[in-house]
Amino acid sequence: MLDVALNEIKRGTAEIIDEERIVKLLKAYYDEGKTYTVKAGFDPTAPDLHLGHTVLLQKLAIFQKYGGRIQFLIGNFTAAIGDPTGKSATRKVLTEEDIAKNITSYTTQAFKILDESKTEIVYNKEWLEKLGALGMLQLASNLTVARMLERDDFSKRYASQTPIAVSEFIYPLLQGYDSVHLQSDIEIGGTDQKFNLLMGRQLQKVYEIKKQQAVLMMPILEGLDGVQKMSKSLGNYIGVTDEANDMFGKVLSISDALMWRYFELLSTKTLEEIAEIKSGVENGSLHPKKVKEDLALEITTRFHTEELAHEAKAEFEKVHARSQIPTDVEEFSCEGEIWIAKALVDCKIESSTSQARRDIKQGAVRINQEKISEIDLQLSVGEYVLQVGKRKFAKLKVN
RNA sequence: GGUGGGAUAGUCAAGUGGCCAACGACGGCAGACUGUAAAUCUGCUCCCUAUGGGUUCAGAGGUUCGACUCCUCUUCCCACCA
Repeated sequence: MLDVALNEIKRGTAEIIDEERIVKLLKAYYDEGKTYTVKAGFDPTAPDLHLGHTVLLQKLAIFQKYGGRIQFLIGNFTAAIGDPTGKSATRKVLTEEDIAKNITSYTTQAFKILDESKTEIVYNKEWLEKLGALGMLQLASNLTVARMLERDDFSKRYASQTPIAVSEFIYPLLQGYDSVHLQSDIEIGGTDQKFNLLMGRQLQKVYEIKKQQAVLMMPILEGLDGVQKMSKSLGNYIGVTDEANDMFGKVLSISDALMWRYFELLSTKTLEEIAEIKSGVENGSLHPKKVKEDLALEITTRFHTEELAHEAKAEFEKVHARSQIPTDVEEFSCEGEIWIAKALVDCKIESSTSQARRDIKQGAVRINQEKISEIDLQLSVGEYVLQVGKRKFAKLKVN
């Protein structure tokens, strides 16, 4: 029983520090029914969760199955500083209002995956604000600048002459202090958080709370491009709140290599099942596209319904395999004859008339499925389906 | 506080008086090929009903027929010294 739990917990992890501690905690749970706390921090800087976040959330959900109580930490204090992780520039500071709004949408999305009854939402502002200047200084004395600069992103930025704000140095300390205050047993985060996660361990020792958190790191999920990490600002993400059609389409657009990553980190299939599928693809008995469709179905179903997922699949085939016009196309209307380039901009499928001209020249623009090449074309009264490239559609009614 | 270096399109990065809407790379978009995969090849990549016009090279002034390029001030960054 314990092995099953441990295996499930370890699945897909990048690194675990102090695995023994996790084993002990699990044992205490099975033998004495004792629960333990698992901390995970979330920055309320982006209001929408994407699949990258759900990698962590899914792992937390697994802990909930095996006696873990989740400390869902909202970094509403630290958001005012901005975590330097993975950023090449100092982050913008958010207003109170933004943060409050983000938190609400954040948690409702998170509870699509987490068991609310086993989750405690905590805000680090509560205790960090009370820390005071003295407390802050004491905290800061635990760390040397040299040690700080060991951090990969700091040293990179330093080397490339990118500014580093002193406040950014404080960030890992505060995150570590959160673990002291919460007396967390385990903290989980992405591999890019390693420094901060370890800081929690170190500070727990310094502040003598008689335990040091185990650390479990999940790999960073790559975005749709397969190279950079999934993030909203890079625009390579699949959002939890994406429409079923979009979600399905986005999953299907990832590369084959990336698909296996997604299987490992996002699918609920067992590793054995995945290995089987993989060898099936390798020996040619399974078509990779079919496999990817199944993955897309699974993921879409998780955030919508099975029915919607299948509809998305049908829609996808309709549009792409048979190049028909999608069912739901945004509709626009205008008064009087209109120039095609202007029409495309008005329908929001082109960013400027210059861009529209270029695309027309390149044969990327279609009207009612017919490719057009005439830049000066005027649309007279009637209804048209405008299309740019393979995926941008709009209906226009000229009155 | 002192000295020196720097700021160029989404990013990196050329350009040091006219040939600059600005080389190149990456990214992005589109076309061909496909499985809306990858790889590859090709074109495009500031705006404007356009063989032309407009606005750009941190910001504000100035020199000049002409400035991204020279001068002055301002803002921000970096390095060294204190």
